[in-house]
Amino acid sequence: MTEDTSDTDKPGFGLLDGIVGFHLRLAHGAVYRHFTETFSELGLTQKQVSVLWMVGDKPGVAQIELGSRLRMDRATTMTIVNRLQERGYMRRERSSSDGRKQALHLTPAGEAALVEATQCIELHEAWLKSRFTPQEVEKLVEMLARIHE
Amino acid sequence: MTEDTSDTDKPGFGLLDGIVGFHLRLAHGAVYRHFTETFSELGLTQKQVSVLWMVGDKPGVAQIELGSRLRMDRATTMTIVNRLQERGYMRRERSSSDGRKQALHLTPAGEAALVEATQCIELHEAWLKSRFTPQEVEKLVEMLARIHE
DNA sequence: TATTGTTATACTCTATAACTATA
DNA sequence: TATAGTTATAGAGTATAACAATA
Repeated sequence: MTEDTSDTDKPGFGLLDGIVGFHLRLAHGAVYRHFTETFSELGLTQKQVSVLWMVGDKPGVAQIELGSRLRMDRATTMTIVNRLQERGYMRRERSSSDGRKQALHLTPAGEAALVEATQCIELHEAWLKSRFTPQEVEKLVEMLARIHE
Repeated sequence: MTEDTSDTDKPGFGLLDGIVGFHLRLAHGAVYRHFTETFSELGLTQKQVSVLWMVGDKPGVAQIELGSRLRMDRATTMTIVNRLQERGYMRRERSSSDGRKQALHLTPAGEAALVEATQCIELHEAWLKSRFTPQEVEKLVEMLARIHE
C-alpha cells in the first residue's frame, strides 16, 4: 500500500480543483449519463430530443436554423435529422419560399415520441434541480447562458 | 418570407429555454470549442490535458484511479492514455505493490507539454471567468460540483 | 472471486472538404 | 457570389463485452 503516490490521499481533484472548465465538463458528463439512463427506453440522445422538441415547437423550421440555434454546423445537423427521419419521427419538405431550404415537420410517430420525451425531460430536470433552490436554479441558468450566448 | 413558422421570430430557444440541462449542454459546447481553439497548436483535447495534468500531479497514479476521478471507465481511460503514450508524453510501469496496476509517469516531453498546457489553461480560464465576478465564479464552481459529486 | 488492464467493437458527436441546387 | 443541403471522411469520446493476469 506504499507505492508511488496514488491510492491514499483523496482530497479532491488536485490542481484541477480550481478550474471552472473542469467542473463544467464533469457536471455535463454527469447530466449526460443521467439523461442517457432516463431515455434508455425511448432510445433518444440529447441532441435528438433537442431537435425533436424544436421542430415540434416550430414546424417547418429549416435545418440551417436548427443548427444555428443548437450550435451545430450543417453536416452535424444532417446526421441528427437523418437519424430521426430513419426512425420515422420526422419528414423533410422543400420550402415553398426558398428552394434551398428544407422545411422540417414531425410525423404522427414523432409527435407521440415528443410527448414521451417531454415526460422523460421532466423526470430528468427534477433530478437535476433537486439539489438547488429555485433561486439557485435561476442563477445557474443565467450564468450558463452568459457562457453560451 | 411567409412560409411555415420559421425565419421570423427569434426570442430564444422556445420551450427549451427553461431547461437547465439544455443550457448546461450549450455552455459546455461553447467552452469545448474555445478550449479546442486555445489548444489547437498543442493539439491536445480536454481529456488528454486532464490526464496529463493529473499524472503530473500524482506520478505513479494507476489507470483505474484516473478513470475514477475523471469519471471514465477502464476502456475509455485506455484510449486517452494510449494516445498520450503514442505521442511520447507518458509511460506505463508495472506497479511494484500491485501487479494488476500500471503506474503512470510523464516523460520529459510530457513534462514540457504540461508546462505549455498550463499556460493555455490560464488563457482559457481567463476567457471563461471574464464574464463573472469572483463571487460568481465561486458560486458557479460550487453549484457545478454539486451536480457531478 | 474480485480487480485491473487490455483488446475489439460500435455508436454518437463533431468537424472539414467538396459537390449540387438555388438565391 | 452566397446560401442551404448533401455526401464522404475522419477523429474523439463513450460504452459494452470478453479475455488474461494478478490479488
